[in-house]
Amino acid sequence: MTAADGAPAGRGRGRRPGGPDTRGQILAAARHSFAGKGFGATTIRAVAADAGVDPALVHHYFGSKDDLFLAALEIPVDPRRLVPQVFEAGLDGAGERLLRLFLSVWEDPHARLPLLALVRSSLGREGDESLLRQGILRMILEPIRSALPTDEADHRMQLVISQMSGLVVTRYLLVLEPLASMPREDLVAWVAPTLQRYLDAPLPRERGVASSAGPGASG
Amino acid sequence: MTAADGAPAGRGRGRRPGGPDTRGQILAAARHSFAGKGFGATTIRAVAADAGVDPALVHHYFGSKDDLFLAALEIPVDPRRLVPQVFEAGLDGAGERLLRLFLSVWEDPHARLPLLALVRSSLGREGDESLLRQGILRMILEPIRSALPTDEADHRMQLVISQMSGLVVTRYLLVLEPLASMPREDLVAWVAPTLQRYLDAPLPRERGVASSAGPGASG
DNA sequence: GTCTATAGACGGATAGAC
DNA sequence: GTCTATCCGTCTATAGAC
Repeated sequence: MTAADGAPAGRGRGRRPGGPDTRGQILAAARHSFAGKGFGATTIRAVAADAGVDPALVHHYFGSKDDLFLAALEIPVDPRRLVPQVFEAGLDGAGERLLRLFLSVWEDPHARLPLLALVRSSLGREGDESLLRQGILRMILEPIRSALPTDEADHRMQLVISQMSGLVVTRYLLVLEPLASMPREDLVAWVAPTLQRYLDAPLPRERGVASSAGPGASG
Repeated sequence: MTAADGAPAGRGRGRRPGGPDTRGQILAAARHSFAGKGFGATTIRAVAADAGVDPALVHHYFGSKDDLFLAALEIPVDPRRLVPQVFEAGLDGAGERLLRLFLSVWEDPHARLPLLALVRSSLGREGDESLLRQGILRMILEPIRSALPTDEADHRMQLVISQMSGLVVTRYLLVLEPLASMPREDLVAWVAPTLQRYLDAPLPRERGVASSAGPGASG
């Protein structure tokens, strides 16, 4: 939203005589570093070097390192608007629609870098100050939960999140092959049923009373 | 297995007199910090303060910060021995057995802290130097893969990993409630069928050729 | 607008006294 | 074996020259 693009992508080498999109260059470099190394391991100096400018310029444009981080987090999608649409048509097929939304967002480079920056940085630290907790997670969790009918909404929602966050880790963060390169349709075919089951499958058993395995698991 | 155990667990113990378990104190504090804050955010000084000793002592016992980290990673289980056992009895019910093994390891405090340290620190950095990649992941991935019959072993294995790593993130790293407190049996009832499906369900479709959704997903 | 110079803080690591 | 004192490096951030 700020100045994510407008620059011809990539990091142009050489010196820009007048005053081109220096701010955009810095922001792009910052996103790249935050996404790849997290907040702590990212240095203003490295960002500046990567953008081909002086470290002081970074402060000049963005203020503190925290401000730069926040600027780099501008995400071009709003989960609070998109997620409810998934459930508008009912619970039937919602697993697949949710997964498709999830994939379309993460496959978009403009969205992936800020998201990676957020995830990578948040996973590095513990506790309640986590941005991931208060930010995106709430923006995604709440819409899903409010769309679920049963009193088991919390469990179902978080099971869905567990599978999706697992995809984030393996496919986008660790880039495990061949899963990272698996075509979208294949992934949908494999994983959508899982999400759908978490969303609307009957409870395996009254929770808290079973002392042996639930019936859902064979053997 | 340097000196991971031998000490009577908890960090409150130890004789004070001549040569108490100072080394153990330091190691426990280090594990705690690495598990909670990752490698970068952990400082020798903080570890020393937490253990109630001088920073120089840390270096005296463990050398560099890297050495301390490696010492803190001693994990009291060996996946290369345990995972194959899961598949010895055949693929039937392997999903549940694998999940139970996974849970029993992560619910053990002696194992959870080093594992968290490893995961948290590895997720903070990108690229091939990741310890998670070369270490535990390989130790777990390989045994699973070698136990699978089909030529789709890679995909199946990584889908399994995606769900399990999602549990790591939501249950043990972010500690999302109520999932983090969900009884083990409930979790097995919910998630084991997912793993089992990834392990032995027929292929949703020949991969790479489908241009619309696979049959596994409704809608 | 862009860069030089530097202040100020923090953390890893070492030498050596007790 | 344990602690004091200190060196050295890196980083954020600012002030000010061109």
